[in-house]
Amino acid sequence: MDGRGKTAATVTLAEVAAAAGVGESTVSRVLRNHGSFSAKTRDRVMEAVNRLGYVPNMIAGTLASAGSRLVGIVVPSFSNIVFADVLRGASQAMEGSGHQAVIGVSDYDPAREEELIASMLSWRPAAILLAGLEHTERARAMLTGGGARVAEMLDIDGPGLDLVVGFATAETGRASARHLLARGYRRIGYVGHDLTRDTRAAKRLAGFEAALADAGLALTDRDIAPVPSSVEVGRDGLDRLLARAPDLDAVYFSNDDMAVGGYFLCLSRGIAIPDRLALFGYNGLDVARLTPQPIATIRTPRVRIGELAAQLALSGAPAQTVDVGFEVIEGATA
Amino acid sequence: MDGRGKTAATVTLAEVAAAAGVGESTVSRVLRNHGSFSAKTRDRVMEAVNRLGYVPNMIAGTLASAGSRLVGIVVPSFSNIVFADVLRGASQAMEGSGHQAVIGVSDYDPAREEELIASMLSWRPAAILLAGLEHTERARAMLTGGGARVAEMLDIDGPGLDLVVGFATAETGRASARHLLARGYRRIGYVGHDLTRDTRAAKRLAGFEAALADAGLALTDRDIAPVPSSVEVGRDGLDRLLARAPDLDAVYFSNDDMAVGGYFLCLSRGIAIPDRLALFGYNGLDVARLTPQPIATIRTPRVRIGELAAQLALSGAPAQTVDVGFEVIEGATA
DNA sequence: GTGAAAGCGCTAACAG
DNA sequence: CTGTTAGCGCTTTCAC
Repeated sequence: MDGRGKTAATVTLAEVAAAAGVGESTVSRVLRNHGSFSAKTRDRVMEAVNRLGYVPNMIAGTLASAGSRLVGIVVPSFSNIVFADVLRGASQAMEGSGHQAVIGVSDYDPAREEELIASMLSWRPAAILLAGLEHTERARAMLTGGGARVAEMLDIDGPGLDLVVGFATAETGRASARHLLARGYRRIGYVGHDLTRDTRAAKRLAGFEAALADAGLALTDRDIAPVPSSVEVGRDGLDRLLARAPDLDAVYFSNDDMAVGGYFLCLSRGIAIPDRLALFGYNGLDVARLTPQPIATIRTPRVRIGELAAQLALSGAPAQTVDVGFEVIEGATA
Repeated sequence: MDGRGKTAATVTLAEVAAAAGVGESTVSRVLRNHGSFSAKTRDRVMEAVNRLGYVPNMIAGTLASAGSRLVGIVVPSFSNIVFADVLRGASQAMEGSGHQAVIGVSDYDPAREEELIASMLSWRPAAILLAGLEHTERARAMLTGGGARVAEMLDIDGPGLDLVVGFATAETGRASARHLLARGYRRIGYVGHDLTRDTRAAKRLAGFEAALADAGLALTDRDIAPVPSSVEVGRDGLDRLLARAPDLDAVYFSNDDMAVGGYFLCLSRGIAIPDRLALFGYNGLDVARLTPQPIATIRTPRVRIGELAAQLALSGAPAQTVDVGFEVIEGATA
């Protein structure tokens, strides 16, 4: 009862075989419904299995068959809906195929990601799913060892290790800028969160600035808080930004959580949206779609990405990059 | 390279031993830093490990030592922040202790939960973490088999299987009702989501109604949508409820997502909060705290629950129920 | 301090 | 259709 060591209650396949009066391999065949056996034998075996309360030992099974049904997934965070959606998609795809997800949280730390990859690899998973394309040198080396399929998700702006499923991250930033530009906004600010850890947010901003530059413009001002994104950080960031640059006509936020914070600030302050100030987010969050004025943003098919990544990785698809695209949501705030 | 079957690149402990010119057991001791060996031997072994890029095989290790470092966790959903928080707490507690989380999503379906428990058990986990106290008969039976520690999280309103870490769910409903009653609200409505699946939401409502009954009152009206909770469902539910019972003075929502939806409806409609209508939620969500008027709600220590559950389960603590309590957040909407 | 040998519980040929 | 026999890669006594 102490969680380690075997408990008396552990029934083995050999005991089932003895109880059913058949050989071990027969029990194994019946249980996996693989190979042939008579209906009568099957009934005898199943009766013994149920009577004894036998629970197969996958550890032993995997060791013997040299192929695990575990899939390692490393996400930067649980709190961010983006990864929750990706995980949901991946779990969906793994259902039925009998795969189990071993999940680790890197907290946006490449070194921690490397550690997690190392320990997942020791479970000999069929596949490893990761967020983004940035990994430590040693992580890449372990991954290319060939033991498991690898799928890098969300971002396709760069070379991948094996499977890559996502969309053009920098391009989402460019599209956001073009949207604001097309609507006549010129004095544009940026409110963001810790970009050194969230490399995809950094890529979005780079794309955004590149598109502004193409139009001969630059960001009027920016406020970047060295902390994870949140509604509060977005609200406070916009507050600081407006204090410094009161004549902005539009603000690009690092994501929708941040934008919702900015939206709330405008509501409290009575700042007219979008006439006095336009807001643009990123993610296509539920809550941002349902504010009195839907927030202009970009929606990405996150669930689909997790699903597709798992599907491809587990079906033996050849190495490839899949662009699932993204969608600009007009909203009412820009 | 096909994800199953062994690849050429698989280095075994035996190969490391041969390369280092020592016995297998010596390599094993060095790697686990257990037992005794000379510094010189250790260096020889580590050199070989690094040169060969050896990755230990936990599958084999676990089988040999009959004690796995896997922890099975079954949550109803990834999308709900509640479970994301619990998972975060549990992962935190498992860090360092070298445990890995195997996670499954039951989608609020007891039968699916049972399936997941069965397949997790086949990995011989050190512990299994579950949400709530409601499980199928067969699930309870498998769990009491004794192979793994069990922790039921979030709800303590009932008998547990082993460890129970949470708070008095029905009492949160009572506290919400008392809060509204104390402020003079009498015509109270309820806006909820699928209660047959979300049994904890059902318990909250039962507690809420019980407290109203204690005051000689009853719910004036209710709107329950047979779907998962969301901002949109909350908004539409309140809309329907107000159409039927325009003279309500307060509304209790099944959770903060729903309440935020109701809040947005009031904003759009120009319904004065809390003078014309008071709102009360549940969860203590970030976004609900940052709306122009913070939403009155109940905050529960979710991260702490996940953390504590994992800690107790992995430290061999005796079976027990831990009440971590909850907190009424006054807000400005009630 | 170190190695040899015996399994852990199961699957995968291979005979029958 | 079914049983027997080797391992899978590692940990663990137990000698040395």
